[in-house]
Amino acid sequence: MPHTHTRHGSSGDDLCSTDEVKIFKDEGDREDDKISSENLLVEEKSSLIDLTESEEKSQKVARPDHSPVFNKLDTHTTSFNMGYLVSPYSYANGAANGLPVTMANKIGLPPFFCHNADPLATPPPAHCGIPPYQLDPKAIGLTRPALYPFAAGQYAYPMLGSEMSQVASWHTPSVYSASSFRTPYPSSLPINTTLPRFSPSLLPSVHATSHHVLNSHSAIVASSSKQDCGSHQDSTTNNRYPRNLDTKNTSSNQSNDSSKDISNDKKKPHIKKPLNAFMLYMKEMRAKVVAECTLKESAAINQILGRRWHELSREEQSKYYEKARQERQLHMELYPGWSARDNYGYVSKKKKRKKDRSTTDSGGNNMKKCRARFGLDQQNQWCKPCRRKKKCIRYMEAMNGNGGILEDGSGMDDHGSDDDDDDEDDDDVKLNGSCGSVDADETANKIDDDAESLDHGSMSSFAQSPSTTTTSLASPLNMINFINPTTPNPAALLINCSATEQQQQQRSTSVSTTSTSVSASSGSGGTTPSTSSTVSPVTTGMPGINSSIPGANCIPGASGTSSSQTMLLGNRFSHLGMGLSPVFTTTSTAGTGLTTNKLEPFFGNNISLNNLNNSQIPIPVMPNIIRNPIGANPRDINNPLSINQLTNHHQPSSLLKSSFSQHLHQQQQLLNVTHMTTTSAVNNKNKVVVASSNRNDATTTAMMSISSHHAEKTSAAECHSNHEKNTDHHQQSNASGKTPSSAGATETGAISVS
DNA sequence: TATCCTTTGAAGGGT
DNA sequence: ACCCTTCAAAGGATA
Repeated sequence: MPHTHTRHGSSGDDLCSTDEVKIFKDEGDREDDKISSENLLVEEKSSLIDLTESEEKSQKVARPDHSPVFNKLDTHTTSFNMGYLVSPYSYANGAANGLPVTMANKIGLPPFFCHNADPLATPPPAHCGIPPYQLDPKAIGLTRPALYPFAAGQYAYPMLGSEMSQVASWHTPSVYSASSFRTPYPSSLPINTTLPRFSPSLLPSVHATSHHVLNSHSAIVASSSKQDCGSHQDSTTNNRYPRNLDTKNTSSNQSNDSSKDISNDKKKPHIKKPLNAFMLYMKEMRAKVVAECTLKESAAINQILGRRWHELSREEQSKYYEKARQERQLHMELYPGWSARDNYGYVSKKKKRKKDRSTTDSGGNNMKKCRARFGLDQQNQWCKPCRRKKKCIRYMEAMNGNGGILEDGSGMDDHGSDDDDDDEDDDDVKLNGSCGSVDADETANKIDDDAESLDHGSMSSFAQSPSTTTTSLASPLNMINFINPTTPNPAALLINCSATEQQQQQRSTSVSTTSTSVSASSGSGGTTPSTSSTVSPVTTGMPGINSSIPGANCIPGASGTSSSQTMLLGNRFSHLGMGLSPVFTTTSTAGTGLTTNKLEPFFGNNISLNNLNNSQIPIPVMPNIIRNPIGANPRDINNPLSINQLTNHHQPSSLLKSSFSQHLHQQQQLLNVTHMTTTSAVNNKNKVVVASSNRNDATTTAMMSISSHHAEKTSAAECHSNHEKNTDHHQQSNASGKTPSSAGATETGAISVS
């Protein structure tokens, strides 16, 4: 029960620090209509606040300009003795007026900052802003109810249903309102689940001191919430306090607790980023999706949500954008000095990544091609191949030396393309190395020059590159961009590549024409699962296109694949269901040399069979269609565990099955042709490796859910089927209409695939 | 226990 | 201006 008035006062003091003042000034600058209107109310109460303020001044000289709150706090000393144990809300109430005048006036606090004790009149305070308590969102859910037992009872908010919350939030300009964070989920749902960022218990604390509110601000989290949860102070002691610590506020704790100061130093306050529109949407809709689907895996849910997000009307989205805007504004007001950059590296993994990256960088210039290393003005320093615009030997060596992502010698890119060999290229190289070795450089280049077969190899090695950056490419949209030739994206290279490949394929219907891509197949075959597992099919550009993507094998648990690989693949493939092209996968079994091809068609709005079929690509006789054993492929209509059964989605099974299987067949044909090279390797082995992991099943289920819809839609549109469309069909039109560019991308993608 | 996965959007830094 | 990276939420899966 460490919290004494003094501490509160100090905190509050901090709260009302000049920083806050600055905030308000800023606020005034970017004043909101809403806020301005509310200022009137605030002003009405300013007199009271002023009074308290003066009182406080008399008591605490150290606090020049604020915090009547503290004074109030003092008045509630008794309750405070119990500290937050009993209820912070008593404190909150006492502090109702606590908001510093300056703050109140400038921030344009809503009416609920008044002393009004009316529960309904006391809106969620989160934005009443103040220095951050470091709250662990997860911890909050667990501890707060206990800590503030009567909060809910005292204030109706927590008890309010969604409607009521909305009503009550009428005066709440902030997105941190209860309505924003609590009501999104069905009222029946546990509040905790809905309030990671905004504790229900905090809502009642409308009257809480500003710092209280702030502390309770969901954006504030212990510096290392996950790690430190257990180490946090006793929950009864309002653990938020110690963590509150904006560096600016450190002085506030000076009072007695050097140890705490130390801990504060250690635990830097972590102010979370404000949620963006999509995040808000996700928060709100997640529960619904979870309820609708059997899925619980967030990754899968998020995929669905992402899709739904795009299917939302503009108006619907604008609602969330507005919320997000408000949240950002509020966040800005609360933490003027905060920068998203501050959170960089907050997560240890991030640090790890940075470390890895720095390590890679340390390899530094060596990782660059001569052109990048020495520049155009020092071409004499370039290695011979570079001078000839061929693959950089040095780069390759560096790559190999790094343990590289190009161990198979596929790291060299330079498809002999017209693309300049610049830094960008270097990145491309990582992603898109050709399959050639240094020695084979010339040969490879001949091929390149000759057939412009930007190589299957490059595709394959691209896929094999574990260093591939997955972040921005993970999104289906990114994928769209990725495959969109008009998009200035490294992916364009792949597109060209695949397009060229396609042309080549077309020029020669013979499977043997793909001989130029032997390296690709060899690469895939020679790549260990572990290597490929680190590669996202998405990152590889068009996962579905690249038959030689070892990691693209979405057969979960395929023999020779590690569990991690399975996981990765499963997850990664799951996003193929978001509108990516079918995936033709190749599995290489380490040690056995066994390679298995497998078709993994995923259909989406953007890249659909429709487009694929529209691509005027001759559909030769399908060579070998390796079929999954029943049960292995959820999409297999013969699979008792098909998506139709694994999900709650209502599938027009007849339509879906017929059209889907039809498309599947066609797709298989296309893909088999396209990836004949890889296939050939598979055929040689003539084996099928299939397995499944629970995880992948789950993910796959999600994919299936999505894919099935897409397939269904696609087939319906394409065949002009008279079948009654699923109620979800309208979404497709919306989505497609909203992403006009995707159409092109889709086509491109389709072309790439074929 | 920590990290991954997955989504979109915002923000900041670098080029 | 554009690109890239990171982080925000979520929770099961995985190492």
